[in-house]
Amino acid sequence: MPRPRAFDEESVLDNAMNIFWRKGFETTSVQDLVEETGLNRASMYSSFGDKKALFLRVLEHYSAKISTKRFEKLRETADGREAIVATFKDTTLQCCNDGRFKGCLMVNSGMELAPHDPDIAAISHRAFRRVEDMFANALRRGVDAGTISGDKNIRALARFLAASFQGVQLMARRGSDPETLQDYTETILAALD
Amino acid sequence: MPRPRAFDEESVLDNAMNIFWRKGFETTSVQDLVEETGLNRASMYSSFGDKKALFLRVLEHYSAKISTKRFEKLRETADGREAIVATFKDTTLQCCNDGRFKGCLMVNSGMELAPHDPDIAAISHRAFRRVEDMFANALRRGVDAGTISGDKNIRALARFLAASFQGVQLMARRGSDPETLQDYTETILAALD
DNA sequence: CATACTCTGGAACGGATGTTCTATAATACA
DNA sequence: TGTATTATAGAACATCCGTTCCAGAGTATG
Repeated sequence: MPRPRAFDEESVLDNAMNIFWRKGFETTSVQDLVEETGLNRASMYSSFGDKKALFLRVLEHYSAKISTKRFEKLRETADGREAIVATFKDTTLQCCNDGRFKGCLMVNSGMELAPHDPDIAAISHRAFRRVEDMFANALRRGVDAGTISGDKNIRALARFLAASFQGVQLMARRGSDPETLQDYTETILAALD
Repeated sequence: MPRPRAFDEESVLDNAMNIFWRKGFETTSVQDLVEETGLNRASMYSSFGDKKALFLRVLEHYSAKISTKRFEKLRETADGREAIVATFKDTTLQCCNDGRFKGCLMVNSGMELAPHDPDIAAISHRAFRRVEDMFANALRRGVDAGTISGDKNIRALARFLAASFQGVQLMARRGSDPETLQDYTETILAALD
């Protein structure tokens, strides 16, 4: 019976994600969202709730679409060491070529909101933990394959890699020059030796 | 002739710094600043210009007061290796005990504003470079003292340390748990071996 | 074709934003 | 002591914020 929606939820989330990613939560106005998504104010509120609810949906969307893809090789490359190296190199290269200083939406949001917003703090914490676990798995695969020394503290090294991965994206958002980023990444990866 | 000021500029900057540090630039309102500093609106505008001008003064103040102190040991401890280790351990401990997730004002501001504000991007970039240079100096002292191996790439290692130092403060602001932070710091410092 | 229902466009809401203005208070020098 | 000069207090400004409301558009079913 009802009038069908004139918008595609996926593409609305894509567009909303891009503004939030570029500008951050507070600086992005509902007006910005309306203009960028093409969606009407009323439709936005009836379909997604308020601004924060939309933002939470965007974070899920980011995890599912961007983050999942960014860690694809980390999860799937058979040799753990190769998986880790490729993940860092790909992201570093991507950050350099981006040129728009977006960094990582999850990192940005954690920095901006976690101190004041327990919901975001929890999401951000879980996201970090997921990444940490992915690195830990890759490290174990590396140890099994013999490309990573067996006497490493896997958990500590995984935490280091996860934190350093965030560090790379912090540097990218701040607009770091490529040489600095490359020096940084190479030294991070030296921890695998 | 004129009526003397009823406020102390130093303490106004201290208070303003603390709000900006906690809340970030955009989220801090002029009302917040008026309440926290005790300074009148008109006095604020006549003495410091607008909100952004005050923020720039606060960043200088932060560099001179907080940042300088934070890197005191890094600059002054004779043995470079000891200087670096102490700097990381002190800051990590301080971050854990803070409990208010403030992180580093310079890092926070760079993340929030650098992509959209060239002034902040430049300030943030210079600040990073200064830290990088301090680490490089410490590394050279360590090499001279024989506590750091001579075949290291000093510049790359300094960049790694400076970036990782930011990483620690990123983690702190996000509210990372102490064990993760400690694992992270210890693995960073292993790069000195 | 009529009805029921949801979506859409845009105006409207109260409140908060950064900034400026005006009137008054307070001092140092003539 | 009177005057010049600046600081202060607080009202006032236009603008933007997130959110809500209402009138009308559009379609699947009866």
